[in-house]
Amino acid sequence: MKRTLIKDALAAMPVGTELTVAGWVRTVRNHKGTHPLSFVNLNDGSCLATLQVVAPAALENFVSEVQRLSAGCSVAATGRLVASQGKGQAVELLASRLRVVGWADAETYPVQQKHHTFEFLRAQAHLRPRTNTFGAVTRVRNAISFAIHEFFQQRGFVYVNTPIITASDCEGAGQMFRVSTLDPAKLPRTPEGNVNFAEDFFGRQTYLTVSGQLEGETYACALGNVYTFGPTFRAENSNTPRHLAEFWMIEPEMAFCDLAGDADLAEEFLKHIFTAVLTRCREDMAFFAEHIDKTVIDTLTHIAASPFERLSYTQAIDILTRSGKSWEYPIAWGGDLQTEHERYLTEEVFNKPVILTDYPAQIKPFYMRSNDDGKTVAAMDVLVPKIGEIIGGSQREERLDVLVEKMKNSHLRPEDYWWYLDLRRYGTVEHAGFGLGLERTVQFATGMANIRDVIPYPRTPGSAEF
RNA sequence: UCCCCGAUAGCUCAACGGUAGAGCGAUCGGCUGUUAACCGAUAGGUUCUAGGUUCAAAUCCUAGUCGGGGAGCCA
Repeated sequence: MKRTLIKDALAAMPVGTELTVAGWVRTVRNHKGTHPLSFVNLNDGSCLATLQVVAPAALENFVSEVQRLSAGCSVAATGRLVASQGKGQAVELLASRLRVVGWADAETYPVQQKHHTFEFLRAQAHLRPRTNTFGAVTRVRNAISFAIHEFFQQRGFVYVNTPIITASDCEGAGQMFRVSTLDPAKLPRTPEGNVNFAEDFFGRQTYLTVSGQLEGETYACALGNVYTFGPTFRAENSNTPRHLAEFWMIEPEMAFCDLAGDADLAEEFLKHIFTAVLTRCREDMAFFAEHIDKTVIDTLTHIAASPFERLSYTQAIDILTRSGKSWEYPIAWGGDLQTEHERYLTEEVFNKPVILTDYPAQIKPFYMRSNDDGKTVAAMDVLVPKIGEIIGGSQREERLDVLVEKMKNSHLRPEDYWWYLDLRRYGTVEHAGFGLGLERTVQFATGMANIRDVIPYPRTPGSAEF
């Protein structure tokens, strides 16, 4: 079957064109009686809009099939594009043939011709892409993914696939999922009674990666500028609208680059993504602005046009201290900024993305480069309104002796990271990078309130259906 | 993991100690072009689970399960 995408039919085809479209029925309006006629709105996922198929009584299967159609049925319709007699659409398809490809029992099909809550649709995750919202989210997510590759490829960055299974049990970020083929009912034991992981698949303990950064650094220190784009796993028991146990992360890493260059790239990067969404997903973005969050288009436009605010952690503490606001968590130099502090800065003080830099060393991981003041490290967080931290990055510690010292202070064994330290032994260079959460970016771009609704099959504590 | 809130028809909700209701959806019928169509009728519920209080529990109490929001952790 040669089919025309509904997107193309609506955008480019002149009235009179003969074509075939195929998709899933969204709504049906039947007229029975003496002058029967059916209106079938079809969606094929190529765009948000549906194509109205007008089915005249002359169709040979009109009574036997067409008038029995309901939401969810798949059909292929052949006919001529005509100017619509009704309001609500410029053109419609006057069907000369309407083939029912697959029925959907109206009594049991879960996606009704009505509004559903996102909570309900999460339990129908296999069918929710057939709704307006999830179709739009999926197309925007796709556009963002493409824009990410485009941004890096245009700048000569090399796409690197870092391992998903890792043996480093402490990459400095969160709890990890164990990967094992051992039979939990018959665990092999060492003479001391511990589990003998030497008998496991890899001959040692292994986990799902929480970050490709360390491996990314090794390729940056050879290829120059690289980026990763892959799944990431965190076994934290986080139950919030901003956390997933499995999510996608983008991690660029640049050799011969300091923290300022890192921040420059992060800002350019986000602007590229949001500009791409605004120009390439107009229909879907208009939908989000109308039904999900009235401010999304204005917000993205504003971000794409204005420079990000940059200030140090120390300056931020100063602003927060002098704000005169009463905080649930007290402000003190050396402590982590709380959600309320970050939101105040990005939403109320500056009302745009804020890049915070140079955090106290004690609240940041070992690999971040120590500043000359002896108290802070070359870290940066990019904060955006509503979501909070969307990017976290740093300049990496490239001095061997300093790095070894920092590892020891973090109770890490340098010999476990021999290959990471080799980068500093042989031709070390200053380098920097950051991590961007794909789902948080999609959330921010669409205005969707819950991260579980911007990934096809969310994995969260206690939930891995589908 | 902590703190709140919730669970009643397929869906969204009402009933707040006295025999369980609406809208939408579904089914059947009607309607000369509709727009989540409209009009009429019909069907549909061990009120999340297990205990308890009471003459009487959807309603009050206890525990659990699941869901949502906030916090922490972070992307």
